[in-house]
Formats: sequence, C-alpha cells, structure tokens
Amino acid sequence: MLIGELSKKTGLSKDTIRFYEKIGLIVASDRCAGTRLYKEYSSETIERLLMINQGKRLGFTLNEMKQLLDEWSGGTIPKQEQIKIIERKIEEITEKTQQLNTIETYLVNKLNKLNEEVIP
Amino acid sequence: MLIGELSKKTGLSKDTIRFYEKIGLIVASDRCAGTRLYKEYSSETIERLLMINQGKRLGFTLNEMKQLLDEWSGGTIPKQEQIKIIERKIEEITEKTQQLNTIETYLVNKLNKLNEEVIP
DNA sequence: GTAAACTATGGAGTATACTCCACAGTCAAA
DNA sequence: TTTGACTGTGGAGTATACTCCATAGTTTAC
Repeated sequence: MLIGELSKKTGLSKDTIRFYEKIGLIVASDRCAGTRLYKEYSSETIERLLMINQGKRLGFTLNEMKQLLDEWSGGTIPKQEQIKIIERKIEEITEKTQQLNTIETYLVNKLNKLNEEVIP
Repeated sequence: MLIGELSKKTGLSKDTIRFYEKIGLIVASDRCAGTRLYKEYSSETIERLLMINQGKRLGFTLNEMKQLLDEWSGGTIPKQEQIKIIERKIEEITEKTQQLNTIETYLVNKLNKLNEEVIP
C-alpha cells in the first residue's frame, strides 16, 4: 500500500510516517512510478505503527520502541539476550502499571471527596 | 530548603528544577542572601516534583501534569469542573493501564516461547 | 488532455524538555 | 581570609519528535 492509505489506516500523518522511515523505525520497498519511485508499505507496517504509537503514549521513546520491536522480530540477537531484554521490558511495564495504580488511587479518593462535597 | 537539597531529594537536576519554576510548574519563595535572593522551596515541592516525574515517565506532558496538579490543589476552578477533569484523567489512566496490560501479555507470550526454545 | 489528488525529496521551522556555560554574588569551614 | 561549594541570571545549545513548505513528477477522474 502507498503512504496515503497507511496514513489513513494508522491515523499518523504522511510526514510522521516518512520521518519514521527515515530513522529506520519502519521499512518500505520501492515501487516504480515512471521515472521515480514510490514507497510500498506492507500490512504489517500498520501493526507496527500502531504499536509504536501506543508505546509513545505510555512514555516510551521512539528509540525504545525501535529496540523493542527489533527484538520482537528476532533476527541476529542471541535468544538469551532477547530474553533479558524482554524481561527488563516486562519489569518496566509492571513498574509503570503500579505507578498508574497509585495515581488512580489518588484521583479516585479526590473524586470521592469532591462528590461528597457537592452532593452532601 | 534551597535548590541543592531539593535536587538531591528528588533526583532532578538544579537546571531542571529552575526550568520547572520558570514555566510555573512549581513555586518558590525568596530568601535574602546579601544583595541577592535565593529561592526557598517548601517540602511539598518534593512531592510535587516526584509526581511530575512519575507522570512524565507514564507519557504525560509537563502541561498535562501542571493542569492535573493545579486541579489537585483546588483553588479557583468550580468543583463540578474539577470532578469532570479528574474523571477524564481516571479514564485516561484506565486506558493506559489496559494498553500496558496488552503489551505485557504480548511480551510474556514471547518470553515463554523463547524460554521453551532455549530450554526444550 | 488536463485538473485534482496523489507521490517524493530536501530542507527549514516548531514544540517540548531540558542542558550547559559564563559570570557573579554568598556562605561555611580551615 | 581565602578557598571551595553553593546560589542566581541570562542566554545559547541539544535531543526528540515532528510539521511545513517548495518543487516536481505521477495517477486518476472527468
């Protein structure tokens, strides 16, 4: 698929997608178009972009997501190392979840207090 | 307390703390020091900075944290609005938690597969 | 066949969040 | 009393993550 379609399917701008390709976060193959080349994206790229976006909203940087997704698709890294990296990532996520729970508890308490004050 | 102490207690650099003060994320009172003024920070500022940092790692921007913490310390905003803002924040956090869980599930599955491959 | 809508490239510009530096005054200990 | 660690201000610089623009070739619908 071309960049316009990918953009619509992921909700990311064409510029963002081109930027991600430039920094090697996603890949594209070339497709002839007259004297020039258009970029052809696979449907897996949709999933990849959605995961990147999700990770970003959870406070991961693009570099962290790149690393994680590269482990994901395996490749050259030894399995023992992959395991370590994924274990570390799981720890990070557990930590983040706990922090979110702490904040949620704070917020729910605050909300209850406010509700009591408004409707006594 | 002065900035050095606050820096040590929060793990944030002095520059970062000064930057946060500049953009109104935290406040300080003035304390005379000869012809000049030193900044005096209250112990609540520690808590505030820790929450800001926690929020940041969870993907909230400084502006979002400012808004949230401003609601938190109440003030001029009507309670009905405070309630709405906090409810929205709780929703956001629930969403983030769900996304983290999704990613964690992916990662745990991947980890199990890898472990099976390494120790068959 | 031509206008509208798409594509690529290169480079400049923006927002966020710092980080570093130079310079200068302050304070506590030796 | 002086040295070293602290404090402040102003401003420049950096990293990350885009966003916009000009230019120019391509495709599609009419």
